[in-house]
Amino acid sequence: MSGRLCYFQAMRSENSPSGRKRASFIEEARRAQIIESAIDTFAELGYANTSLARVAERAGISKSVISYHFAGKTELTEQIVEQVYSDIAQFVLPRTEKEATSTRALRANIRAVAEYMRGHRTQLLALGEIFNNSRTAEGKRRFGVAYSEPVYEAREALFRSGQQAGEFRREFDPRVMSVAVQSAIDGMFAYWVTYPDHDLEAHADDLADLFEHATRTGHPRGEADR
Amino acid sequence: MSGRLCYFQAMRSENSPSGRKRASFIEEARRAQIIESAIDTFAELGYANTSLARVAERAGISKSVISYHFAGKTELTEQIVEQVYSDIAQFVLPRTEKEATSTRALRANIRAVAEYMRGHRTQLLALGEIFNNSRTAEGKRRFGVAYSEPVYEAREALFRSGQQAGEFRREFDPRVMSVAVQSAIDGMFAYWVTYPDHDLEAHADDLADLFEHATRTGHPRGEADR
Amino acid sequence: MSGRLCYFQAMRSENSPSGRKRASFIEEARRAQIIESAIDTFAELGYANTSLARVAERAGISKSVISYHFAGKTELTEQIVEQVYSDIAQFVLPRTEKEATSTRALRANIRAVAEYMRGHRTQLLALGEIFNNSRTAEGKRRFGVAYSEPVYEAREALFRSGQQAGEFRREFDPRVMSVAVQSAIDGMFAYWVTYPDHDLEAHADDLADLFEHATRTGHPRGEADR
Amino acid sequence: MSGRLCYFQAMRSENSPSGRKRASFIEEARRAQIIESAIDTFAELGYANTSLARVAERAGISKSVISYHFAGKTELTEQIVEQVYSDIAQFVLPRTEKEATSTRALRANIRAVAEYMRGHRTQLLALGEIFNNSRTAEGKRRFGVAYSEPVYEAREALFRSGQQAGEFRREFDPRVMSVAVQSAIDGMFAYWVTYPDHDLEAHADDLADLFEHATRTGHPRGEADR
DNA sequence: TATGAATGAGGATTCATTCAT
DNA sequence: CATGAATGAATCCTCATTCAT
Repeated sequence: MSGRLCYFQAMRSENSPSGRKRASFIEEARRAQIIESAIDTFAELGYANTSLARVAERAGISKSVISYHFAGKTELTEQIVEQVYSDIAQFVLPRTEKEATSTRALRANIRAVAEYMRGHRTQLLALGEIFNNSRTAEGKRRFGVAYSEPVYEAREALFRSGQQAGEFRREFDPRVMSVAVQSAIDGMFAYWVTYPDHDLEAHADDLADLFEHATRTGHPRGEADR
Repeated sequence: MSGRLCYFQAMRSENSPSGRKRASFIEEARRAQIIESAIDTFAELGYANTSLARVAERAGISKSVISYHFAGKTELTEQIVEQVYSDIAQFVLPRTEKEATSTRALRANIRAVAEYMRGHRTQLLALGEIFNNSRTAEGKRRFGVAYSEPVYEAREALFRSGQQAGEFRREFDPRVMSVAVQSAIDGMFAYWVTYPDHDLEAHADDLADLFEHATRTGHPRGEADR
Repeated sequence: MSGRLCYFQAMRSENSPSGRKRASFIEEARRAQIIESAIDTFAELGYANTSLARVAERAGISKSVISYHFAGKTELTEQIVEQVYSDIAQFVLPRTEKEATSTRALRANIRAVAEYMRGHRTQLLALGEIFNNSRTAEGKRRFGVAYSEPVYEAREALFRSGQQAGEFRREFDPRVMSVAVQSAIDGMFAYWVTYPDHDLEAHADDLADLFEHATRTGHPRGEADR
Repeated sequence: MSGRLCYFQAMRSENSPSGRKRASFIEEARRAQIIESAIDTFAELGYANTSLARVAERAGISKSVISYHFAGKTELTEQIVEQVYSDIAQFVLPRTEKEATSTRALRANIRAVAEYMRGHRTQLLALGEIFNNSRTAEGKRRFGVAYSEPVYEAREALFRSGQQAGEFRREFDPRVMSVAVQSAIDGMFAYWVTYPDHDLEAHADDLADLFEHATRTGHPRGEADR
């Protein structure tokens, strides 16, 4: 997930066909098959070892079928990102937004993401590979800042409103806290991937506690020291 | 830094020549030059776009010089990891260990890492690229669990002793907290890389506060709810 | 135009349907549309960069429409040549043949071609691309000698009759002069294509003068020298 | 030769190594071998059918040897152009410049080119293929105007000085005459390529006569008519 | 008539590595 | 110690063509 998971933003485009022309049933099926195959390959072999040839091989189709359905490797990866994004957003957002307080929303959000992870390990692994590695010809990251900002801003808003409501202490920077939450979630995922028997749910709850303690009003002893 | 930053472990090997035969002065100079050039290339272009040809070009030497001094791309990356590791450990560990309480040690640790980051951005970027991408021929991660465990164990020990000393609340899983800290640090680095004007020191202090609140004894209101 | 422009020969086939079976209206419309699109593509992108895909794209139709209406790329290019040829002949021949003397006929011919050029730049560019580049599978030129000879023969006849009539000096080889005229016309076209503001009409008149001087009776001073 | 043969300009760079770093003997030998093989392939199969694979095959070497010695297909073609140019210039220029009068210089020039042709058919065929077809990624001709102008200018100067000296009639546009001469030479080459038994020397002499008549002072009968 | 889908062959290029010098 | 030369495998991509619908 790579610290740049942006399910908030993705919400917007989930229902629009994003500029693509109407596609036939068989077209969509093939595209889905290829995307799935690509996701599996990215997840298993890593970005650098994922070639279109290997994706085709896994899908049991000819290399050029991919070229026929996608303009190139770039479009394929973009489609993967788009799809995974809207998928996450559709799952996480409703579960987050129904909560009344900021504290509860934060906990619900962390839990929802963890729940999603369990069912979409491969998808998220692939997304991470793409985010970390996809670059333009000039060497710049293809999925850069633009993809991170909306998530940070959404969480920032959550923390800010919690601070204004008096739920959260005012000393922390909402942006920093936002980055920390995202990082902790990413870290949880990476840890679970490494140790598949790890209890994801318990981890998520611990994380929720952690950030509840970290954000709630009250002064830690150490704060005066520095 | 990729969530698998293992400066604790590296400590062990920092003084031992790690199995390499004694090398001449010129040999070492060349190796250092190549490693530096490779680090720069990994950091700037990313793992997939870093070829030995590009490393050689940047170093102003012939491709085969690299082949002469390193068994292959694999050995080169291993050497980079080894070097960066011992470098980090040498900086961070003393600053962490001199603290008396667990709370202070945690804060010192976070601060030390942040301080190190500022002076070694490129190094750490390269390390991250390698960790995230270097794979064996079969597709398995080359720098996997073995490299992460020691860090987690070291931090776990820190939290456990803090809990036993009554400094930290007992409800959290030391391993989870350990993973969270590491993730937050990694996230801080990634954020700073994206926004170079970001105040790293302030971020580190916020992080220290965050985990102080998260670990100190005391019950958040929400904890009863779940 | 490529030095092999054969409007004389084409005359013959302009009214015969050249072996094609009677086609429906819609069939002819499609073929015309595709040919036009192909001409534009050849002219703009050059032979090597003109693929059926690009032609189809420009025409706003599917690739396979082309395959349906033409046996292959080869037939398409042949059709283009055939069409452009009969088009040129229809324009140039009447304007040439109505002249009484060889001298006037030559001038009229050059002028007519230049006039045609102005209105059919793209057509002629495409023709040149095809002539210069279309080859059989074995690498032989597809539009070779057979397409050049009739032009040379026609012009040769013009020069020969001029010589017999005493209009032209007898020292030059009619075939060489014929080739030179064709080359000069081709060169005029190429020059105008490069410099679109070039005065085509003035160029044509200069060319007519040039060949009038070159062919009329009388001995240049230098001729004795060699 | 494609109407863009620029041996005048090439003169300038014939002795300078044109920015390439000093190359070893074996390097130069390989490059020469590859260039020769490429020239043969271009000449025989045409531009579109000349792939690096075929060039390598003809040279009896591996494809990647070409990639090793040349940055790409583009550099290879550029090197061919550069070499053929300087070769032509070295042959034609001295033979042209030693003549005292413009009339004689023109004749000498035409003869020299024809003489060169006989010994370098393949070279010139390849050059023509490249000139007519090599394009940039955007579809623009790679060897465009810049390569034609110097030739035209040089010949233009010759005609102009002949006009000022009273050798040539003043009515013709030196630029048009210059283009015509170049076209006639190109046409002669193309004709000879098609009919290898054609008498090149006689053709050249006829051409020299032709342009002597065309340029010398005196008024053709027809000129008043238009 | 028309076309969406598929495909194998071939295109240029990059790569890590080997080897002789 | 250094490197120029070479190479085969693998990269993505484009192509003309075929076929079932």
